[in-house]
Amino acid sequence: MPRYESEFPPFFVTVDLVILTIRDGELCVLLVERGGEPFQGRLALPGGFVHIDEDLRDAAYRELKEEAGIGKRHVVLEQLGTYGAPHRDPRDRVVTVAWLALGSDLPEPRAGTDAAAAEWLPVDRALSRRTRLAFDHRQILVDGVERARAKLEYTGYAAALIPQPFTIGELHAVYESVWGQDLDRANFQRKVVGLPGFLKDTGQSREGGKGRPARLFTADHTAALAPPFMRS
Amino acid sequence: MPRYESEFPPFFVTVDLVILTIRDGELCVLLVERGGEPFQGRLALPGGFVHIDEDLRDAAYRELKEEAGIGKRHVVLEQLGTYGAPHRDPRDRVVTVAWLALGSDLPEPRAGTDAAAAEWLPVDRALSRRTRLAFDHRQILVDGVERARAKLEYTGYAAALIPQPFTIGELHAVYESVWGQDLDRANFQRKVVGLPGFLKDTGQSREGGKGRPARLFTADHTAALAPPFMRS
DNA sequence: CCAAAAGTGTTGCTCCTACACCCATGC
DNA sequence: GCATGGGTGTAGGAGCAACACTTTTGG
Repeated sequence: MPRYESEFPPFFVTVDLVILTIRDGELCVLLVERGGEPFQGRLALPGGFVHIDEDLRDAAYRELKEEAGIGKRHVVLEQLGTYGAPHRDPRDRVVTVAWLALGSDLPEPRAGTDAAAAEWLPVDRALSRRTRLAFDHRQILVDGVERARAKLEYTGYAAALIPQPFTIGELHAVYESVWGQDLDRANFQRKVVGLPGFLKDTGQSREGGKGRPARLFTADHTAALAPPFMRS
Repeated sequence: MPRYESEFPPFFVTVDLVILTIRDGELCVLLVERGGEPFQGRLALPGGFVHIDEDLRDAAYRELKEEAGIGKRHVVLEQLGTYGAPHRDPRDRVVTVAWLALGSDLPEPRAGTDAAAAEWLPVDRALSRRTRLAFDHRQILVDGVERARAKLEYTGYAAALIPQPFTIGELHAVYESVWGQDLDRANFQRKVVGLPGFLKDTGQSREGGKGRPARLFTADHTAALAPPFMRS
């Protein structure tokens, strides 16, 4: 029998996911339309209740699979923060642990999900005035995007946003999409290949495109980038 | 009546605090001795249950006051992460939101606290093999210290660890204590005064010590440091 | 005077920026 | 050949590490 129950209040604990990927050169987030109250009909981050014997990270992976059809091998997952304002859910006391997931080549939302209506939305649009998200999900999304932007500076996270192997040009496009800013192509090339422990040359090339074939690399997205890339 | 109760399990939610300060030139953390089960007699991070109508940050501030006698104006508080492995508390399902607090001139633990035995322990000692902390608090402490170290690189957090106003020498000592590494005094001086928007010269000097009097500065600990300080 | 701590100068090197330029492919 | 994207060269400058030096106080 729980020892604390008489004395302390029970909470509901959920996980919510900020799932980011690049589609058509734009940074996009997966949103689902809520089928029930509260906030019925509004767009929300995918997520759900944590099970009683489940680790928080496992709950995030489970929701990733259930709501988005994405397996754990296709994303990098990191804890973003926990949101627990007393009335963030108008009906109960719900504390949510938000997670940031970065992936590439993620499936069109549909296969075997609860959420009937799920869609990839460019983050600019998801954060525009006209889009009203459920709960405090706008804030969570803002925090997630900012975290992703910051992490590109000093980790190899960008590599999680494109299928491997990739060309330097593709990696360059990821940085420009996420940061929304132009970066000198030539200097980018030198800098990124010179970073110790980040890229691994496969020896292959991408044939068949326009122009000179590009070398293909794989990358370790857990690598620390030193010195960091700067946005400015 | 809660809508979700029949369907989803209740959790207990706590906050735990990694409170860091500099004492005698060493980075120290506040630990309390547990008075009851579980883990009776072991050292633990201060913390406690979140109230039913309380924001998570407010709960952290309340525990800071109750367990350590520290008011919110004396620290900088930021969310560190949430820990919720199923059996981290052997008796109930408890999810804890950990917070990192940095302060200066913090009181000796005693005044009006529940925790009879609280003490400042150098971080090195708190993380040594011989010290066994309750729950998963060792991991939380490790994460907190690493976060603090990282944040000194690109924010003005160091200023939160010394009383204001302070001299460059004192700030220098903070960096060396937290990073456990020597930094060239002369280069430190130039770099830190040159960072835009970080230090503000008060026009005063610290008299009465040995050697030439040092200028006194105040700082904005929320400042972003660009370019960042590097540890290497 | 000397010791001690604050603060400045200087030098050589590294890295970055802003280009210009060459390379390898498809058509 | 030309267009297109990949990749390298280079000159100038900004910033940094290392260390010598000067300044201002107390005794």
